[in-house]
Formats: sequence, C-alpha cells, structure tokens
Amino acid sequence: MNKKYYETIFQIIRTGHWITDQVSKELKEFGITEPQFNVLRILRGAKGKPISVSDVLERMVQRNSNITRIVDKLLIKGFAERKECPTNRRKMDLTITEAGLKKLKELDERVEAFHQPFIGKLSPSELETLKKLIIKLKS
Amino acid sequence: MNKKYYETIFQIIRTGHWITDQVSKELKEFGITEPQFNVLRILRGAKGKPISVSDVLERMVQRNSNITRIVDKLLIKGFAERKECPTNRRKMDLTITEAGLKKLKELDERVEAFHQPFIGKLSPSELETLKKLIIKLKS
DNA sequence: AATATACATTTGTACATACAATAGATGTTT
DNA sequence: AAACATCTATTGTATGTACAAATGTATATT
Repeated sequence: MNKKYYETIFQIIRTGHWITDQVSKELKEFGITEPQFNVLRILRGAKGKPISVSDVLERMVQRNSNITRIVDKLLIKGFAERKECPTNRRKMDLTITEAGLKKLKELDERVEAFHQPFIGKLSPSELETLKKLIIKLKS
Repeated sequence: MNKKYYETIFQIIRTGHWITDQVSKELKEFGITEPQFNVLRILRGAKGKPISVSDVLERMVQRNSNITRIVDKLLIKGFAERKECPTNRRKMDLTITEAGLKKLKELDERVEAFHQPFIGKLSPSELETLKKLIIKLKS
C-alpha cells in the first residue's frame, strides 16, 4: 500500500543527494564546499547590487546554513566582500568580487561538464513532464 | 540552452533535500539523526540476521557516512548490538535490538504521518511516470 | 526620552562528517 | 612458512553544521 509513492520518493531523494554529492566532489578539487558555491552564485545573481545575509538565506537551497561562516571562508579566499550597510547598520552588504566571478566561471564549467552526460537522456517534453510532476507532488 | 534540464534537476535536488530535511526535524524530537534512522532500518531489513559494517554501508543512501560512529550512538541508546563475527574476526555482526525495533515503529509512524498529505497528490500512473523518468535520467 | 520589542548578524559550543591513517585479520604467493 | 597484499573496521583530526545565546541596531510604545 502506497508502495509506488514511497518508491518514487526514494528515487527523488536518492537522485537529489547523489547529484549534490557528486558536485561536491568536483568542487572539492577547487577548495570550495557546496554551500560556499551556492552563496557565490547567489551573490552573482544579485548582479552587482549588494545583498544582506538574510537575503542570501532566503535564496539558499539548504536554509539552515550559517551564512556568516560561509561568507568568512569566501572573504579569506577573496571571492566576496562584506561591508556594513550604510542605511541600516544591522545589515551587511555582501558582494562578489572579480576574483569570485572568475572562480565561479571555472566552477560552472566543471559542474556543466558533470551534467553533460545526462542532458540528452530525456527529451524536452519528458523533462517538462518530470518537472511538472515533481511540482505537483509538492503542491 | 538546456534551461529545461537545469530547471528539472533543480526541482529534483530541492525536493529531495527538502524531504530529508523535514524528516530529520521529525526525528530530532526522538533524539535520532537521519543516518541513525537509516542504519536502524537497514538492520531491521536484515530480518534478524547479523550484518557487517560494510553491508550497511552498501545499503546506505549517503555512502560517505561513518558507520562505526553511527552504530556507537545506537549502542548507547540500546537500539543495536555489535559483536565480533565468529567466522571472520575482521567483521562485526550488527543487529537491531527489541528496543530498536520498537523505537523504529514509532519513528516510522511519524515519518508516514509526514508523507500523508503528499500521497494523494499524484495518481498511481503519474507516480509511475515520475519514477520512470528519474530512472531514465540517471541511466 | 526611556523602555520595550523586533530585527540582523555574529559567536559559542556541542555535535556530526569527511577522509586519511592505522590496526588487525585473512588470503595469496613464493 | 614467511612475506606481501588485501580486506574490514576503527580512530585521529581537521572541518563543517546546528542551534541557542549574545550583540548591536532600529522601530514602536508609553
């Protein structure tokens, strides 16, 4: 009973974790953890505009991360900048640096290379169906 | 380009992590972590027969776990037993205890209750399609 | 203005995780 | 049988994570 549901859920969980695990391994070579990679991409996504710690948090896949410490690591590597927000001194203005953008480009290439073998496995309409079904499942 | 692929992958990742995060929170109330829960279920799955650390590892969703330390925690709680394997002293015979089985039943109920609202969201044929598409994607 | 409440981030700390190094047992080769 | 390689599990250690408490700032209430 409900066997089919659990089998399907199991596939989703296993696939999701497997992908992030594999990507983590690719990133490790660059001395970057997956949360650091995600924060970098979020900073880039802000397109030059500084964003706050809580903004980053909102956009994170894993919401429980400690952004301060992740950003600490990015600062050390020179990939991000952190300044007090001038209009609200409680907040921090976080931005990605040129070095961060450059590194991110490298990382993206590596991640893309990882995905390459899978991209052709499903047709566009199959991908669409898959996406829609997952969204429906969560709705 | 390949936007649809990445959107779909993103849904899989996010959903997979979201489910395990939610389940972790449910388990936390019982003082059990998700890896511990998984190991317990694997031990139960052995149906009374003792299995080794490497057997457990093979069946884990997250393969990088340190089984020794997870089992340590289960021993402390009295949910598992660990003996030297008599036929191969390199190996350990791991089993679930009565207390472990009882606790696991409670945990299962809680996890089921979490899934309940989602079970009806997709029809059996939709679930089947979803499962098949994910498997095909990884193939 | 003083006090309280809410907000944004950081820090302390206990715990978990990753991975390499180690230890001990078994299997294989000569 | 001795030497070497392989298998299995544990441990050391550095790093990451979770979550509560603390810090500092802004806003609301009296």
